[in-house]
Amino acid sequence: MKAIVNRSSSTKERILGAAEVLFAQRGFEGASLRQLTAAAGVNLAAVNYHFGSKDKLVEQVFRRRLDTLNAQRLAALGSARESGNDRLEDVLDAFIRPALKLSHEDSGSLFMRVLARAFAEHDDSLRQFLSENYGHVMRQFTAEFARLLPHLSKEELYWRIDLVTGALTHAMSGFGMIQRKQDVSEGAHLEQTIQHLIRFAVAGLTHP
Amino acid sequence: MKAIVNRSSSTKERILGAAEVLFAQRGFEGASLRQLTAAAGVNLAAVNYHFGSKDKLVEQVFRRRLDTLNAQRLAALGSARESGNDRLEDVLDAFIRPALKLSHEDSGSLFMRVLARAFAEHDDSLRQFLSENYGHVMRQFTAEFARLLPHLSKEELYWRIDLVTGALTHAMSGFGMIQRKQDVSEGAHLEQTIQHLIRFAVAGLTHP
DNA sequence: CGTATGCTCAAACGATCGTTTGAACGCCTG
DNA sequence: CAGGCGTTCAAACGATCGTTTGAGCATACG
Repeated sequence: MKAIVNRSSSTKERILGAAEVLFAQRGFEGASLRQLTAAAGVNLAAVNYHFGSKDKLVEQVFRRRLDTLNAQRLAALGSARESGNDRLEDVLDAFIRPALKLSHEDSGSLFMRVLARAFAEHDDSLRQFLSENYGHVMRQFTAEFARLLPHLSKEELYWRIDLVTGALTHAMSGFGMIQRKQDVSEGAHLEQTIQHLIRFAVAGLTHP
Repeated sequence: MKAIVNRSSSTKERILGAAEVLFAQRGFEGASLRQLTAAAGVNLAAVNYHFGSKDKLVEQVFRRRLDTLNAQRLAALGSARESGNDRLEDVLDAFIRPALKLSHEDSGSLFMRVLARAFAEHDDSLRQFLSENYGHVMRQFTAEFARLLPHLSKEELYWRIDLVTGALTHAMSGFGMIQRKQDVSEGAHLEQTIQHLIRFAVAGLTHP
């Protein structure tokens, strides 16, 4: 039978947390399991025991954040359509707000850097994993953009979406611009940043 | 005395070429010197003989492309100002055109992927190298943008420039969108792409 | 109590990493 | 021809990599 109290959850979580930090700092290949387990305060063998391999650990680092992130995105998109608030700004809000909220959490900004790395790396297995598990989210948003921008050709639309996502990924990976200002509350700054990114994205998508 | 015919240039060039390919594919840490020298058809020790270390090789991979790229950018910016064509579109053209021309060369597109990797990696030594050697270029263009967009606050301007450069870097690193179409000539497609990126950047910089 | 079970641990595995070494080669110069 | 020089080469260096092993520990269950 299984143990009633699964003590391994603590170890697993500490590994995932340390992995997120080190992957953001040194990359997937640059961060070794010895650095990682030392930072997490666990034994070296714990990674292979709990995750099977380093590659599986990388997948879990993505899953832990992207499962909820993309679920929130789709939920926000759905409720926007349902309530009739489905202008371009609303669709972009549904896409941007969950990611920006995540990047303002405890170590969520580090994950955005990990995500930016994954975009830059043209590693096929990683891209395949992301496409298989989260491709439908991007597809749904793309369809929504196509509906709201019917005058754009398919090629034109894809290109603009590509440029906008590039800008957002770049910005949210924490290049210093999206930092809390001292004289405004965290909630107010988050709202300012969201409106900022939405206006930029709208301009990039709708320009003549 | 020195050898009249420097035969080592062939070896050095082959190493630099192979390094560009493998760094783009597997990253700086992921590409080993053994893979690299095997692909270049040279001996393993040749890298340390000609470049001193792997890190120095990485620097030279950047230097070989960025020296001419940024020189072209500054030259284009200078001649634009000189001839009076210094609207926002012209400044952006001076910034984008040399990079896009490079990305259409033999293996130039691979270098743009290497560059995108460098942006994603928050490695301090690499960022310091790029800032020390090519920071003045970005500073000069930023000053030009500030002159042409005087109604924007400093913070606002930096943010927009950050988003635009993120979009351009992302797009030019070859995510499939900027590919030659079959039914247009290379020169025409290059011109279309440039105008495309410029219009996007103008929209992102000037939106109200 | 005895014994599975889940987990942690130190130690070692073979492989591969960047780098160094010293001999050998080809070529120019005096 | 002799000697020096720039370059290439196979081989080895110590370090570090991801992974595996088997003993040890604690807890839950018959």
